[in-house]
Amino acid sequence: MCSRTNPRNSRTGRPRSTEADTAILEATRAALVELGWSKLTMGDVAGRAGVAKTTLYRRWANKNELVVDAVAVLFDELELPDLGSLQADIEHVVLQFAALLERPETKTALMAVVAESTRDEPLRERIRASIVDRQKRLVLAGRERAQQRGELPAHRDPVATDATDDLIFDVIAGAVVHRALVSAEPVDAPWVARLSALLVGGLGAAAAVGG
Amino acid sequence: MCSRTNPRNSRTGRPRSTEADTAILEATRAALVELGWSKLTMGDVAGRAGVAKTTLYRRWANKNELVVDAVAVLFDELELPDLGSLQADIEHVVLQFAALLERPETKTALMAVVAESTRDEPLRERIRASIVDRQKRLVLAGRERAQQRGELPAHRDPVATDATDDLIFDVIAGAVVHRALVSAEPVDAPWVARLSALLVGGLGAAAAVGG
DNA sequence: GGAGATACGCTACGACCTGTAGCGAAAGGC
DNA sequence: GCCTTTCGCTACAGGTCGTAGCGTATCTCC
Repeated sequence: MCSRTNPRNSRTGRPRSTEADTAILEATRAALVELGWSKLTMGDVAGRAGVAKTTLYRRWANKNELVVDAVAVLFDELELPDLGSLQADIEHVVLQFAALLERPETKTALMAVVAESTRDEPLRERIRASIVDRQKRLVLAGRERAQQRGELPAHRDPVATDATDDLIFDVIAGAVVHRALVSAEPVDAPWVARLSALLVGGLGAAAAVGG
Repeated sequence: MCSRTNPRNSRTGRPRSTEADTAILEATRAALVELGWSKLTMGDVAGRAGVAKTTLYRRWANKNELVVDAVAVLFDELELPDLGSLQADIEHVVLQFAALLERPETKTALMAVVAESTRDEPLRERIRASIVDRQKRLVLAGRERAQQRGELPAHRDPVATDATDDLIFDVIAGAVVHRALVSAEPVDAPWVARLSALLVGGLGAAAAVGG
């Protein structure tokens, strides 16, 4: 796994305790809920997990990487059921994402680790691999499904298709995060309906002129 | 100003040094560029500014509020010149915003203070007043200008108009931030053209069906 | 020109967090 | 059983936070 500092794949010696792994990640989420990002300390997490502080440092180099791993699993919940139309699919996944951002552990941690990643390339890569890519797959799946339904034209230029996928991803994820954390307003059904209508309309207009 | 802890509006006693104010804010930006958010310390800033550490604490309660004030002035640069069309206006302001986010001091600080604000209501209010509202005005101005040109229908329902303004703001600001800081890809002219085309198309489609 | 009030620089301090080192004991593979 | 690695524990140096206390400087009001 990418979650832990590589123990050299050694087949010899005492193996790492998986109970400790899960206890630490669980304790990290609990500490995030209770203390928030800035007041969370490694010593506190160790205490909650019933583990020595040195055990944490054997697995994660610092607080940033620990928190990324602790939060990443929550993004496994995101799914994209087929609801029959592009707009319905978008609304559903946005509401899911919003519910995730409402949780105090993600709310306080997500922006913080992204902020740290602006000066920490390995951390950025870790975030991309364990969180961002997991979301991006939903955009790809939604677009392909819409094409199969005929809601969007079949792609001709794969480069343009990739660019549009990237754009839609940044727009959706960015808008939801900004609404929830910066504007601090609810990501509720009416707002989501407006957002998805804007996107579907914009994509339709672009397709009409041959984008 | 909202930038400093209120000295009780006292007309008596030695007044606070405005040179110290500007020196501190300037030192804070320099420290952000050089050290980034997480390694920036109050003592370091004080040293750079040629000021005692206690002088910082007389003005700002903590690092968060100091950094917000230090970065806020950069957002004064944002302007909305009339370029003749809604799409051109959007593209111009987005590129301005992107250039601001490219600066290392905003890049490292903006997400960090927003993350802190999820657990600090006064800080959120400070961010809203000194940064967010300053950006939001541009959306209002751009929408009104587009209505005067006839690119968008004159508003009938003011509630719906406000909701659309909020939506567009979160979409634009969120998408740019997400592209720049999470996806870590360049906010360049081609991308901005795609974004603004999506928005203009979406707004047009919404207007066509009577939103 | 005092008197009062406030800001300033400086030093010192306790409390806390970080990340590492060293120890003996535990738990696996060969 | 031997080797290797992890475990919990303790201790530690280094750094930061935020405050207190001091004497000095600067401004307003009388």
